[in-house]
Amino acid sequence: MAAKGNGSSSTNAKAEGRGHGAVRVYEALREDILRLNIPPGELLDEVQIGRRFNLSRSPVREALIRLASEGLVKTLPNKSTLVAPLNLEEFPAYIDTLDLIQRATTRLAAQLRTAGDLEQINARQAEFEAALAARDVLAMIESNRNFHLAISQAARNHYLKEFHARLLDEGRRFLRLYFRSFDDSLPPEFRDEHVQIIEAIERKDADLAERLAHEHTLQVSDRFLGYLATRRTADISVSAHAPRS
Amino acid sequence: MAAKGNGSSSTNAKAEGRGHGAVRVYEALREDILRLNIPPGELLDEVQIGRRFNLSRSPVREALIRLASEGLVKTLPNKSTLVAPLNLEEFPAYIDTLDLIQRATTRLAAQLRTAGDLEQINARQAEFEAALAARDVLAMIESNRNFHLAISQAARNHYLKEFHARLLDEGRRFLRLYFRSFDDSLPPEFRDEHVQIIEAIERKDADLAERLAHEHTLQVSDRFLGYLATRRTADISVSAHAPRS
DNA sequence: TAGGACCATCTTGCATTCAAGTGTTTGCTA
DNA sequence: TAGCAAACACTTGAATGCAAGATGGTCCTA
Repeated sequence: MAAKGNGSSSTNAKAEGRGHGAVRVYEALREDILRLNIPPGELLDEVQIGRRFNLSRSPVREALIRLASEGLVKTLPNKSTLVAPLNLEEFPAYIDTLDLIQRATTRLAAQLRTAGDLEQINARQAEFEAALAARDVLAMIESNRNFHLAISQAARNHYLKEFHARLLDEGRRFLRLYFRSFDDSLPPEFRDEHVQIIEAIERKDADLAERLAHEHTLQVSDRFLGYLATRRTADISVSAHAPRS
Repeated sequence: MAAKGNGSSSTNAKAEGRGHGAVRVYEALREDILRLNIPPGELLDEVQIGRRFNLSRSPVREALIRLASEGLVKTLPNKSTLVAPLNLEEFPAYIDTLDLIQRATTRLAAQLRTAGDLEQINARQAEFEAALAARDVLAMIESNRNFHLAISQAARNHYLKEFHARLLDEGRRFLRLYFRSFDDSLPPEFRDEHVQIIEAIERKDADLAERLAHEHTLQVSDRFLGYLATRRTADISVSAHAPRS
């Protein structure tokens, strides 16, 4: 789950034998896309990617097909394939869905969690807080995802967990966009909300856990929508050419 | 959406030019898997499939990768790839999830449906009833899926709809298994439940629509679980070799 | 006869080659 | 010079070639 080393360097080729080529490309491209290292809309050339990984087009194609099937890239027939744009106009639908799923998984987790689940959840939260302390935005975003996914794991529902993972990954791009706009300075009170959720799950208080998850999701949503709503040119006069004092 | 002709014949080759090879294989295999024409666990050989479609391994590989990414086939590294087994032990989790999603989409549909949506939903229901009348189990299963997906369309949430489609398709295999066990004889009272849901959506009664969707899902689940619970050897005596009168 | 090592074969993973669209550029014409 | 068309370059879709890992069988040995 961690940063897997260099992130987007050219990888010193044929480590790990046969069968791992396509996986390597897939995982590297996936991370690059979700971290916005490759911007949405960017064209992806098969041979160019192949050169980057010292591979032929075949494994690159396999990786792109898998990414396309996940919706992370769009492929234009007989033309190029490009990184899927992140649709801000679909953000409300996204949050609606994430809220629904997260309420469900958090509630189920409160009902079904084992001691081992709690251990995992706390471990992910520790990583999250470490990332916060280190002011490492990328690590924070990833450990936030892993925290909620650990809760999903405790919910003991394969289908929900898989869908939840999809949504959380999609959310990584939104979060990255959000924090990048603030020059990667870090947020205020993320930590406490997580801690409260953990306590509710630990006490097996399903109603409370669901409510906290709901409020947490809305908090994140509100911050992001607030960011989208900031009008940065509002104090610039367009009639006078000299800036307002 | 409809049966697209032959379904699983060898397809008279190079109709439709470049770019459609992989799609053809993908769609054909997908239908064959969801209709249980290819049983779960079956090994899929790339060259063999290639022969069936008059194609080389490349497009076949692409189709298999996409199917694997959807979870319809599992690929064993350096070995073969096989049709994903349908996990009956995960059926409760499946129904839990389907119920949640279907309650959400049906409620949203009741709130947001347009006249056009209603038209679509009614059209799908008409196809469903036609399949019932024709005693065509396969068509019934598919139009049932399309009926619920039309409701999902009216819910105006891309994420929910996509996930809903995934779940409904997975359900096709369960339903096929169910009806096949009864030699494709057809069910009793499917029709009325659909009609009631449509009425609730038409009247924009969100609470009622959600409740009906919930009950409908539970009905289907109960029937399937009842089928799984039937013990067909219970009346066979194992101590006496002659059958009980 | 049981067990294991070696060998043949098969299937996949990747590389390479060929062919078919797409977009661009250049040159010709009005 | 504007407009159109033909040729070219480029990228993808598909076919083929090649090597590595896996499976199954056979033969040898204890």
